[in-house]
Amino acid sequence: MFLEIQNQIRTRFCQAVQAVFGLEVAEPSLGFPPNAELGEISITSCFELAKQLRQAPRKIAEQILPKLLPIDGVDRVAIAGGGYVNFFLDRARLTKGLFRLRSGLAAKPAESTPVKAGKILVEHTSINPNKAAHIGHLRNAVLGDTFARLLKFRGHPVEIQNYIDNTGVQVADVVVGFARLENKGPEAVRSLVRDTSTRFDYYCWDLYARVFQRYETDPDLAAFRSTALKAIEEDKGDLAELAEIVSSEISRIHLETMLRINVRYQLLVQESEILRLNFWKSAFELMKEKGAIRLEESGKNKGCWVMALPSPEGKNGDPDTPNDNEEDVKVIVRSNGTVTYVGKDIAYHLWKFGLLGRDFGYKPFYRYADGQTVWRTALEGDPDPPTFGNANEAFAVIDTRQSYVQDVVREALRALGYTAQSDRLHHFAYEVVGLSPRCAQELSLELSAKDQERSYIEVSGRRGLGIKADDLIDRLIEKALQEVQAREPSSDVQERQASARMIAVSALRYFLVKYTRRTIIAFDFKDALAFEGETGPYLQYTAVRAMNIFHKFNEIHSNFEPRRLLEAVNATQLLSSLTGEGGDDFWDLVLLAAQLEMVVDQSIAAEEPAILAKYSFRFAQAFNNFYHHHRILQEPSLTRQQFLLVIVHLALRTLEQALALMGIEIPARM
RNA sequence: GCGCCUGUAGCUCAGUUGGAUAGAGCGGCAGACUUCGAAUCUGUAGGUCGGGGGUUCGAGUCCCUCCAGGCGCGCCA
Repeated sequence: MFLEIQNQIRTRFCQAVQAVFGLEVAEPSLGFPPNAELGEISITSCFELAKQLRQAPRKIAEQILPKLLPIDGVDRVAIAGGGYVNFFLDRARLTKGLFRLRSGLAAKPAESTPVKAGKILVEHTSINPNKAAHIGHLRNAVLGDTFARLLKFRGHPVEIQNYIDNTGVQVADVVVGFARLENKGPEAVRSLVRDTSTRFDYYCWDLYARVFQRYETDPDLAAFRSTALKAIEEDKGDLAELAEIVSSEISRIHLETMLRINVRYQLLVQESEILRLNFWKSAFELMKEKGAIRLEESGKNKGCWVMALPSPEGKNGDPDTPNDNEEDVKVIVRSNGTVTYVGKDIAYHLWKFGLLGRDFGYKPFYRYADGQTVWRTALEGDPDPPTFGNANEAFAVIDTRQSYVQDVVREALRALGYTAQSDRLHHFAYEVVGLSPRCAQELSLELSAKDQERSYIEVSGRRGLGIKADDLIDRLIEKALQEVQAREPSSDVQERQASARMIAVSALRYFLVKYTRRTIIAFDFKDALAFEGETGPYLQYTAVRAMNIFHKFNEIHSNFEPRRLLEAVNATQLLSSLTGEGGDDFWDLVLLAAQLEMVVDQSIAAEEPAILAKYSFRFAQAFNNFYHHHRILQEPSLTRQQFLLVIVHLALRTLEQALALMGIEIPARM
């Protein structure tokens, strides 16, 4: 709706400038006037054209003006201030069209859905499978999941992957713990997994921290770590078996933790398969063949295969510093012949784009209650799995500290000649979640004087310092349940629990998505447990209010159908309600509702789910304001009431959509 | 040393590719429940947008510089 009008305005403006001045101009960017009295869409290009045309901006606007209309959905156009060109939309028409769109009565306009260029792959979560997930992992998962939902909403085919580093040191550390600190073999650990009285992921959380303490005092144990790592990589013996048990079980638990907050996956890609299916070998051959890497024959990297990185910028003549003799290089293969982490990541990303000429085997790993299967890579897979990979574009949700490594991966693709794919590989970088000093103290952590002055304390799995995801979710549900019980003590237990879960999830997800990616979140229970103000529950409550109006109305008018509301409101009534006394308030709400698709596009383009979150909140505020000013069920005029119900329905459907995009469900009652 | 990021109200943060009067939540103060439930709404106080220069019709936004803070820069993952 809104997008189509914007597109038309842009092209029409170009045509008008061409017709009047014979000038080719780029499509103008559109702005929004500060209030509805000035219109809904503005163009500021006349200011820029002023210099080129040597005329006053306002004069330019005056000449173009007659050529701008008619445009479908635009009522009139006017000049304001020194040369703003402002468009006024046809309120009744837009409202009607939007109502039909949101009610599913009209198909989505073709122009508004982007061309399907191919599959978009979103990799997120990617937690080391050696211990329970913590809040930082939740931020990753929520960002990735929300972003994937945005892409799907705009018509892109999306594949969600979760990378499992099951052969790395982190798993090895826990294996060391079981083998040496606890003298447990595969059988003992298996029975620990089966033991329902202890949480395996929590057990590993503590064990991992204990192992790290021991490393500091016990050099033998530190040496054993390398032994374990080697055994795991080579898939030999009890240690490898232990690693397999640990990583599989922890992966499964992570899936269930994430499922609690409505996050799902399609494929788990394991590092073990990247190693054992010789993915790296293929990538290595490719890189050698294309000259992307070279063997160092001298210097500190002697015997390593390295990749040269383009130096940031040639230094301008400083005679004292020796001129960049040491170029920036990154070791890809160690002198002992083993591949580094980056090398494996390069192989993985080549596969993502279908550039490796190899594929994994796949086996079902997990089944959600609705029957959807999560697949996992395997040496020998099922005969007929779904197709994975072969993406046109890929997003990797990874925290900002790994920016350098991600740059190297992109650079490798470029060095191999895959510049287009390199450009379509996006590092979706976000800042970490730390603990506020107060929160750290609540967890009875000792803080140095310097720590107390900092705005946040870094979490550390090695020290067992952090907040486990499931603990936080449990705490949120508990608090939500208290709130629910305080409000509707009569409703049944199951519904109360279901509501509490939805409310807790929405509080958590909104909390994690409302901050922009580059903001460090200093986690604090007070903020995260808040249900008032700019929070998920506020948004849910808004939707519940709107639904209540229909519930009540339905009690009086038994065969009432919201979708048919518009039939009772004729065009002139619609127009006069939207433009007459107090009409601007309704119109502001409708206009905001019409911008959902535009906001989603902005969110995608900026890779910033917070844009949608902020929009949803603003929209909920606008609706609550409307709600407060109109007693809809008491409205004496029938036609007026019908009109108000049209607005409510429109707003509700828009809000439902926005919340669904953030993975937030709406309880029946609150 | 090199690279990246951040600095906006008491606190936590928004601020669309440079646009019209710099916003929100929390906290403070003052108000609004005869139920479409107040998990709400209204009003109010609070700002040298880190400092300085520049670009232009116009700068919180772009450029330079300085200050303060964070992160990264391994044959670790």
